[in-house]
Amino acid sequence: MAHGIVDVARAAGVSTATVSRALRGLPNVTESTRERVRRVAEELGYVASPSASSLASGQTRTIGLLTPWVSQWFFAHVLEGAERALRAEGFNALLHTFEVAHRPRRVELDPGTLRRRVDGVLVVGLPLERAEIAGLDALGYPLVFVGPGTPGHAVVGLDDEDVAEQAVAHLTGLGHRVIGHISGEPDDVLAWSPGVRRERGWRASMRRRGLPTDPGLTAHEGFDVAGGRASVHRLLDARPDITAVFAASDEMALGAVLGCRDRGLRVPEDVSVIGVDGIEIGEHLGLTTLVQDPGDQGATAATMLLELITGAPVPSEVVFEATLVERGSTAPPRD
Amino acid sequence: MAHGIVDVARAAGVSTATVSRALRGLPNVTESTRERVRRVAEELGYVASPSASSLASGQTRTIGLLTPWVSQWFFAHVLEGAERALRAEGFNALLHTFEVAHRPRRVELDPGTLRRRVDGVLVVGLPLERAEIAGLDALGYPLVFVGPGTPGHAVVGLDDEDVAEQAVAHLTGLGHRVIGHISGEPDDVLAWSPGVRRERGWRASMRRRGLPTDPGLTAHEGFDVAGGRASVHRLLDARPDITAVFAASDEMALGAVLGCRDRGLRVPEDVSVIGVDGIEIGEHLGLTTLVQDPGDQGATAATMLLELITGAPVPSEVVFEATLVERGSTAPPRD
DNA sequence: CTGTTAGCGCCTTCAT
DNA sequence: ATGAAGGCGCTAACAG
Repeated sequence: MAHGIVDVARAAGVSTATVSRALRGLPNVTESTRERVRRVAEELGYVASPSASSLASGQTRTIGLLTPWVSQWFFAHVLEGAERALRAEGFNALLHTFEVAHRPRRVELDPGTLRRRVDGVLVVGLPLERAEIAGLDALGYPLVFVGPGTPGHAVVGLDDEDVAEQAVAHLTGLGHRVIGHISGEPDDVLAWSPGVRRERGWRASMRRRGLPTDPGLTAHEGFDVAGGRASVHRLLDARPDITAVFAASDEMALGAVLGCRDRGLRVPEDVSVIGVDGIEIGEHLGLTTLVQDPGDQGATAATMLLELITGAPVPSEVVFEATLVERGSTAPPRD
Repeated sequence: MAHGIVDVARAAGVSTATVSRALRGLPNVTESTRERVRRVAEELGYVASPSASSLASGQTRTIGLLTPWVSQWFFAHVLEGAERALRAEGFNALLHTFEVAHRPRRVELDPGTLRRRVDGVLVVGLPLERAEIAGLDALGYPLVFVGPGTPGHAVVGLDDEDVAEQAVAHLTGLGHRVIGHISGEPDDVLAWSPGVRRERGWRASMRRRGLPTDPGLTAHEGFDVAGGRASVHRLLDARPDITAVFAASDEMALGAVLGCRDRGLRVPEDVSVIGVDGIEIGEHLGLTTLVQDPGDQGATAATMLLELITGAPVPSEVVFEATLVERGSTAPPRD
């Protein structure tokens, strides 16, 4: 039942070397022999042993997908996009999650596990520390990052400054001038890169328009619904004159909407809220947001990685844009 | 830099066989030798080549995770739980998604890819057809299913009949008697197994109490927010006397809440709504639901698979229970 | 308890 | 265009 290359070779009346070449599409095989070998292999149900070919060739045709979580919206979509792109190219995806500990912020990452097991590694969504990256680099495989970049490595991700600019432009276009910003806790690993960059972008966009960015206009609780809810309360306690809120994620934005409701404020009549991401429920709750496509980012990163493996040149950075989708949560301010 | 087993053997003054035994914790190695070998291996940064040991031993220490999606709540959590459990046992997870086509319902699954690449396969959340399962079986690996079971194979999943019973018991306990049920489309692959079983459970629980189960009390649109919203409209159009709705998922339940709002009905004053799953946003929107833990299901299934691989006996079925969490979306009926 | 010796199944020069 | 033969790095009998 478990036929090997010799069985195919014998049945096709050629040597194992020819079978190997024929099946892998290498040159120097007559088309007729190649066809015959293919047919025989097919009939015998032959599939080359991955271990044997990896051992002999040094290539695994497998990519490591490194991520802290798979069950969060952004990560799940990136992984799905990457896996599909890899499979389309005949590559396998080895899923490798690692624990993340806050306080002290620390990542439990053992690069040894990946050793000789993959041809490249995709790091999804977490800013690693220098030592951690060095550990990965020591493996000697090409690396591509999705989300938080790292100097000297290819990275694909959202243009966070532009996201903030779009949000602020949308709100100011409606007439808002006192616009709060909600982000995650500074040492929340989830928040780190996108959170910091979106806040920087918000600040720059506000300043460019001569609008206020004082401390009372920003809040940093958790990067989730509960955090957004707590943040909006903090914001409105400090600055009751806020008429609009830009949240760094849809989950926080939904939390902000709920927080407004807690205070008897209506969205968008009293407070406008805009988020980032494009999660499904936001569509049904009428959340205005800046939609991004993490699946596409994952697929793009995977493709870049495969090109790096073949030695092809790839851009050091691929920037994705978010798209404004206006729903019911933003409107002109009251007066 | 890339030291092999012979380097370790030489440096430790033993044979490669001893190194292999020592490092893998096999018996018949003096503790002192084992320690010395360990130290040398550590110093040299030696990690056995997975391809080489797989080729020689026939074991890959890798498990295939087969799933149609990774970006859906249930699936993402199962995968995450399974991967963590596998990693804890020193196993790797090979993520393998496959396309699912509706109409004609068909699964694009090529078992050949998994050939000799894994020691076992975890099938997550999709009822495969007989031929597809036969294809997997032909690989000769142990199989464990999460969610929809398959005769003759180990399966872990929720007790869907009990979920329905708990929902109906909760609602009737509050005084409801006309209770609608919302499920996915019958040929929606996502809905298939849990949807069908929860509906059967709803019907049985209602009948047991002498309550109505006529066709007007069930609706089957998509297994998502939009589907739940459409379904509740259909339900209330047909039976305006409905006072409570049991939705087979939290997403559909949230859709039902929105649908009620569309009609100017209040939840829970006019209509009570209960869901199943325990998604995060439901907590903040005050959705009463039956909470399940898919991560635990994934971890349990992974552990069972590892035991099957070692030849240990495992139960043919592990049943998880859901827990009722009362929040604000259910209350006694109006009068 | 430890070493020797064959493979595991395929790829890859090097000939032809 | 094809074949022969030597590894790839490790494990598993079998000796000792």
